[in-house]
Amino acid sequence: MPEGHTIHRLALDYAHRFQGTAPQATSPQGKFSDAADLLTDAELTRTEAHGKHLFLLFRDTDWVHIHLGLFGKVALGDTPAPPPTDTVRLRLTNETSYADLRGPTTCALITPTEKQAIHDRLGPDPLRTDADPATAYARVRRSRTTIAALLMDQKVIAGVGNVYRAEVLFRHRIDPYRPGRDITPSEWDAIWTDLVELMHEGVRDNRIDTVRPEHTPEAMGRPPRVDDHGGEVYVYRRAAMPCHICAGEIRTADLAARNLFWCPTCQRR
DNA sequence: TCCTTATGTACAA
DNA sequence: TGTACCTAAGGAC
Repeated sequence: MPEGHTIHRLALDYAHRFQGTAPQATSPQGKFSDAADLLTDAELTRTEAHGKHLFLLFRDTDWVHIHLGLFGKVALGDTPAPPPTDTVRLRLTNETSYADLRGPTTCALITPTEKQAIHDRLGPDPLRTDADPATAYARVRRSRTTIAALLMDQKVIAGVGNVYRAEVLFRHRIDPYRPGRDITPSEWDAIWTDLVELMHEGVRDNRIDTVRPEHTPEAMGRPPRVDDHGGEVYVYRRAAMPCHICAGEIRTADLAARNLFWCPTCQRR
């Protein structure tokens, strides 16, 4: 589930299991073999996340930049590690833990300069303490692009993906097609504050839950839900299903090559 | 066993 | 706007 909360959770998990140790690094799949040879037996000194980008620091000098993309996954666990399969791009193992990285868009050794360039092209991340929501709003308020597209633009705000995008707009009853310039300061404030809270919960629980207690099926006197992606949500992947609040049909449409979900009744212009 | 789909991004035209 | 890339799960046969 690679939205920002997943990456921040991974930064914590890698740190918890490997920081201060010198893991073995291997690349059974082969594409990271040279770098793995350089890193093996080097101390993992720090981890960091910005949006959907994960950074692992080895021997205080070598940064590994990981981006999971759409398919990437990390399997973490206690030793002994299972036999590595040939899709594992990077395996770390120490005395107690293993971490298998599969299917990332990016897994590369980078310089501090290259790392800084990545930070520079990312917008503020609701999960980072250094984030300034005003920077994001400055871009939103002067854009004719829809708020749905802006929330997915990592230059505007980092870490929000298709699920948080759909859910936060529903929670604030905002039509996804509204232009950014029509989002008021108080609306942006509410969106940002909500994302900070929702995404922190996402890190804690390692899943996305967005449904308020008063809107659960039990509270609404409706049959239990069938959401199949691990969390409780209002609209994401619920096309043609009844809205939890108004019981109207959730709609879906293509927006910038991604699936958008919203309730046309609850989310008015 | 094949086909579709997915919580993402970069690059070409 | 379209296409390529990385993987695995689920459903249709």
